[in-house]
Amino acid sequence: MSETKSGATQTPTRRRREGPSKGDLKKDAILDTAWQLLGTKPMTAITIDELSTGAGISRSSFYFYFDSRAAVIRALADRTSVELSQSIRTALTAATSPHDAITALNRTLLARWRANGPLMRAMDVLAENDDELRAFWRGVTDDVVRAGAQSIEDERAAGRALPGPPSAMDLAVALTNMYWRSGQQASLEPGSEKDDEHLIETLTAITLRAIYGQP
Amino acid sequence: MSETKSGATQTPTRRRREGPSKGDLKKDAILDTAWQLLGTKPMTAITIDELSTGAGISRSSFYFYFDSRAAVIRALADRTSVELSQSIRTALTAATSPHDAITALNRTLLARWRANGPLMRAMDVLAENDDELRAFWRGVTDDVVRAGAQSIEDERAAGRALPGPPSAMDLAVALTNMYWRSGQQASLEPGSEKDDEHLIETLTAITLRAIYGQP
DNA sequence: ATTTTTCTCGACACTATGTCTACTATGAGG
DNA sequence: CCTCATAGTAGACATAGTGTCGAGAAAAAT
Repeated sequence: MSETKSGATQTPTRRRREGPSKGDLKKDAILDTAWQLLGTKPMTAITIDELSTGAGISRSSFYFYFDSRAAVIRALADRTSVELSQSIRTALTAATSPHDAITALNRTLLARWRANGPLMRAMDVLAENDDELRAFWRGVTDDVVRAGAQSIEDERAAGRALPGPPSAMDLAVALTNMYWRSGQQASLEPGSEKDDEHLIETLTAITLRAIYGQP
Repeated sequence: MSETKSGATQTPTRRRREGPSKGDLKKDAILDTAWQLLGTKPMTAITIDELSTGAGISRSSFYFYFDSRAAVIRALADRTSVELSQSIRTALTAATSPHDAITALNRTLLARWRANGPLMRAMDVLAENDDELRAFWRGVTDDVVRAGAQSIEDERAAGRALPGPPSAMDLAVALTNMYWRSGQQASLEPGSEKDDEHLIETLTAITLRAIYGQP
């Protein structure tokens, strides 16, 4: 609660030129504080005051770094959306069968909800107001959807999946919505690892049936 | 914007005894104002001031009727959750085949999202903070889930549906999540009637495959 | 060493929430 | 018709948060 400054990214070599400026460190400190607070309370309950004192600066100095609280969330989201896309991509390429791929995808998504739940929920809420954030968020989910639709089309072309309608795209959108809400709900409660695996199995089973019919 | 008072529920016979008291009318006027404003802006952007002037009372008088803005939403939700349960029940009993039932359910849900989208989204956001609201909301969705799980179990008992796993309950929860998010997303954009029917068909197709395998 | 850019903070103006207190209608019982 | 309890009303106040401005300190570049 009182780890004032420099809880940010590390500077191993001591004050080299070209290293992150003092301001960059403060910016990171704000982000870290926000991240930490998001674990304890919902986004809307976090004040600029908490953010700034957490980062060891005055409230008005905060505005040197960010325009608003929403901007902080956006910056935080930038950080994690890359991780998300990345981990999905690797999960999918490692899989050998459709069943594996879908299980891996769901495991990854759920892990992301568990790790970043408060942030992702905050983004969803803010997106209703903030146009820029909505567009950004949209881009992230579209990636997932597009990848899914492509896989379904491949499977259909190979004659393994049931033909449409629904189109591969519609299927991918709806299933992603299912994953989304399921993950969001899961992130609101503690939930044991066993529960999570159970959920993953359920989502995978539904997905397989939706794409292939009964196994 | 300036229809000060008595935009509330009508009092056809003029000031009869046992009729709603003046205060009840004002309370309704607040609710109506809130409802109206929810159509134009997100819940969090509505101020007590707008609510009270919309109802033709002073800001401080507002607090005679409601404790907070969240209380207004809760009251509004009470109104509509009854409609929701009701319309789902009638939609399901009128159906003759599973396909009909699922289509009807989805049509009803989507219609509710279109009619009450801003309110339902507001509830979802507030539920993260407000315990009472969360419990209430939970109760509403549980109704839908339970009804769905029961239907699936009946179909399995009759040998028509694919057996589990996933259990009927798990299936119902996950599919409801899909409907939920799909409806929520739809309510954020205009969307033609044709788009809605298309979405309903997609959701129905997935549901049928998830329960029965291919048709 | 000085100039420029980065960073800092106190002071201010503004908006919103919620409480408290005293006042004014309203209407039921005498 | 009075009269008095209660429902309803609003102004003043206390509090909390947001965001802006301008004066200046600290750091970096020249």
